[in-house]
Amino acid sequence: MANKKVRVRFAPSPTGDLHVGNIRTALFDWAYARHTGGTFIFRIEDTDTTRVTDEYIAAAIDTLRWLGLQWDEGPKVGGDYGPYLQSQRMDVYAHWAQKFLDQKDAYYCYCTPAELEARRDAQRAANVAPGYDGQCRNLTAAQIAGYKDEGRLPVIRMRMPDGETTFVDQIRGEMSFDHKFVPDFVLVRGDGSPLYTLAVAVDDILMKVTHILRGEDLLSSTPRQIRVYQAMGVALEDYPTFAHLPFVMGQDNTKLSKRNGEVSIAWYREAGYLPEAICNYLALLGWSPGEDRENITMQELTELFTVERVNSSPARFDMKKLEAINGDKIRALTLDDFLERSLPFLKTARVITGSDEEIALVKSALPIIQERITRLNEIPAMLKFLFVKGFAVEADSVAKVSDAASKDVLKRALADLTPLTGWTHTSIESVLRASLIEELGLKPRVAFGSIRIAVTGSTVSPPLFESMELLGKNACLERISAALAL
RNA sequence: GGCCCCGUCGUCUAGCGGCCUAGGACUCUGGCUUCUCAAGCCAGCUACGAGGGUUCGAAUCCCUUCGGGGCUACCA
Repeated sequence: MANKKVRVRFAPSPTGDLHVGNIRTALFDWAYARHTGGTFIFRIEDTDTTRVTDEYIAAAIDTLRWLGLQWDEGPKVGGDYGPYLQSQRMDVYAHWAQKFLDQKDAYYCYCTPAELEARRDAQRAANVAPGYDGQCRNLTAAQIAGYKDEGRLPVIRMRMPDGETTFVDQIRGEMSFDHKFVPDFVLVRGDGSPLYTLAVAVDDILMKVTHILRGEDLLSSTPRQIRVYQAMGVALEDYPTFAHLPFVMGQDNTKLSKRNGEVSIAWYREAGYLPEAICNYLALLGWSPGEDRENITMQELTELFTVERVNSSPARFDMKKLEAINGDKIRALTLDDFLERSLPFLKTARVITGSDEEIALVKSALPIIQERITRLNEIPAMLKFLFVKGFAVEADSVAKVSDAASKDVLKRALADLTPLTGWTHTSIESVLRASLIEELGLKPRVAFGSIRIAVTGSTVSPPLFESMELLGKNACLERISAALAL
């Protein structure tokens, strides 16, 4: 395995939107492939047709693309080892299942789910490790004929020989499982469809996967995959290398799930998180670049990522830290990039329709809000005052501009601003400072606070003078006059 | 229940026998700055789960214990 080109795969079962845990795995798979100059394979594990849907598959493809985790082989891009949807590889699995049957590595099992359940209950009651008891391992022709007459549909079950399976996990070291606790497992359902246990192992071998980085929930199923490799006649040196990644857990220490915080990546996308921020944060969950580094680019991630630096202990997902990183990434954006990413949010919120004039104004306004937001979806609320048609002061703030002191400020501002010719934030500021602060002796926060509410409609806004410049003289004076009438 | 994995500040982590009176980041608290809000800067709080060993010396190695998690499907 040492000299082979690295081939890693991300193989989700799209039974829902890809979530945080899935993506962390995909990210590590991708980073490892890129780091080693290997191939990143994307495979869809849709053998459970009752749970996987086309919509989820399409969403998974979309999500991976959005995150920038481009795959070298897989859906949409093809490759030499396809198809990459397991539902299109049924003949492959049927072929191997039959071969295992012929080799006596596997056998037909006629036990019904109800019977198995009953026996497992009995095992549990007797304090014996529950698992298949091998009842159908050596059926006689007469017994088989009897079952067939009953119309029972057999599953194909893999025979686990006595002994143990040992393998080296790249993250956890040497792992050993006694087969006493790895019962014979089902490869093919009664209806003839393959299970994950068969498909995953067959595909990893056929697709020449060299490294399997996946969640630790699959750790204890590894002996079963290795059993399939053996039955396929794969040489020991051709087995993939395993690395079981630690879990990403929710706040309350349980595995991250729908009921436990936001897990769907689609949600983060709509909330205005940058893909590179999500990747950066997720990379820090179970891995560390060391040297007290945290804020890294995708490029740096591929350069620095090694499995040796992956942790073995689970990590809690922390939204606060994701937000902090997201804010950092937003502040690091170039103006053009920031603009491009902002537009969809402004359009969705109906703040702008997308005209050239609007876009130009947005572009000139973005610099003053860039360091004030932590998510892109905060942009519409911050820039709304520049575009809104029927402007009105927020209900909560009306009282704060309608008192006598505020009226005085507004009157004075209106009078001094009206003759102003060069409408720039510096000229506006010097006029206002001269009249309100120096002449009237008002506190800046008091004086400017009133104008802020009158002009932007809120007590919180981007810097006032820049905002006024962007809004334009006419609109500013109109709004100040309107506030005077409140 | 059985098998397996994991255990450093609230959280993510650095640490791989002496550099650790344990470092960084997020959060939180206080301060500076200040036209609001942010951003930025400074300061502070807080951790090696417990108990035994091994060693001149342990967060680092071993054992036990406790705690958390996973698996135990004709899910993946």
